[in-house]
Amino acid sequence: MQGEGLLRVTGDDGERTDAARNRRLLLDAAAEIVATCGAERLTTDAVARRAGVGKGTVFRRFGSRAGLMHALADEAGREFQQAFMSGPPPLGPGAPPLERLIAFGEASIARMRLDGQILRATEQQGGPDLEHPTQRLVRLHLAILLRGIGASDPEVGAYHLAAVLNAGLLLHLQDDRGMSVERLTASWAALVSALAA
Amino acid sequence: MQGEGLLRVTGDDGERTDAARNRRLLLDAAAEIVATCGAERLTTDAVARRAGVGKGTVFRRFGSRAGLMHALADEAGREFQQAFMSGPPPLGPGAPPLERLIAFGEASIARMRLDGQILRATEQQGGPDLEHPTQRLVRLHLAILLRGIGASDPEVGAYHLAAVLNAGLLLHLQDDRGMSVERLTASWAALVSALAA
DNA sequence: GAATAAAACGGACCGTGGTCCGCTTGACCC
DNA sequence: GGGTCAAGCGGACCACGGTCCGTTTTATTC
Repeated sequence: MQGEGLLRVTGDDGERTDAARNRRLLLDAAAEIVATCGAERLTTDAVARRAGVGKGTVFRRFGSRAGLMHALADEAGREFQQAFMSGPPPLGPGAPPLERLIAFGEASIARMRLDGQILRATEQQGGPDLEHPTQRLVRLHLAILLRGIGASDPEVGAYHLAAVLNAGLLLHLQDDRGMSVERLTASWAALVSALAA
Repeated sequence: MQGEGLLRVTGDDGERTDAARNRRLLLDAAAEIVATCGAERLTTDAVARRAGVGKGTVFRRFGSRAGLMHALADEAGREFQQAFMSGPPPLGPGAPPLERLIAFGEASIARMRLDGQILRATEQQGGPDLEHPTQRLVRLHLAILLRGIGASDPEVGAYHLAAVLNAGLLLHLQDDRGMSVERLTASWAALVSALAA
């Protein structure tokens, strides 16, 4: 078909076509199950069955249940990611760092209503994978903004802020403790404003 | 022995003597296994076997593996709890709130070397139980100190600070990212100092 | 098209957390 | 002591995440 010669690589990302097809199948199946039964009730067997593939394939593609959840979360969060990386201010570039920080927290909190369930599922079981590419990207972003407001040690500060915005906490405060979005965003704003010395 | 009459309660906490004995047996067995193989490798079967009781008893007493870990962590942390509740300043009462906050973070970070493993184990699997009595006590303490330094919304602030001090994060930063205790305590101090407007 | 080897597949299998239920034990009353 | 009954016990059992390995598919070369 395309004759490369040395590498046995073929798909777009070096993924065989059947592999790519199954990945989509699995992702779609997983999304449906989450939509139907909730992220908690998603089992790897069910995903495999629904996608019409073997269970081994789930783990070959995603490594673990958490990996599958991560992939799902990344798909859901791509829009958000683009918004804070290159969208319009104040979330995207153009606004002063403190405003962007505040907007980032607001957006994160607002996002929970939509895909908080999936996000929380990625955090559970073995603790959040703090070095997952998406997490790193978020922290890099936060670190840059922290540096922009003159915070000391932006790297550790980014870990702190990311911890404050984790889905498990945010959902708990909203759903179990009945705290309003306004209150949470206000607290976030107070926090980051204080950091801008 | 003591003839009560109506209630069938007997032990100190309304626990039958065999139940109390088995709880100790299980706690000791668990502590030994953690010391030997690490908290990650602790299985409920192994604890039951080592304690010489049935597996069902583990779950009757502690509800879940996480519950057992919590009980273990609470035993290990009793000293720390007394230290910040009624020990000498600056950790205990007597010092100004900001200093107590800083000391609390320092002590929490230092504590990781000793029982971080157990603490992390309590956080994993199903996410940390934010409403566990111990967690609530910590947050209550933090909230009081936050109020003392004039922070806005001490209640939410306490959740924030507790999230920053969670064992999974602290151990990750120290062990996987090679950050020094000094750096982490400095970041913590910077954070709470900023909050004291 | 035939040959080939790497990649992917699938589902039996395993370990572990958690449940269930018939049996035992301990506390209390007489 | 003997009777009672709730509390406790134990281990077979189940569900689910994750592994393993023999089989199938895919891409590529000739």
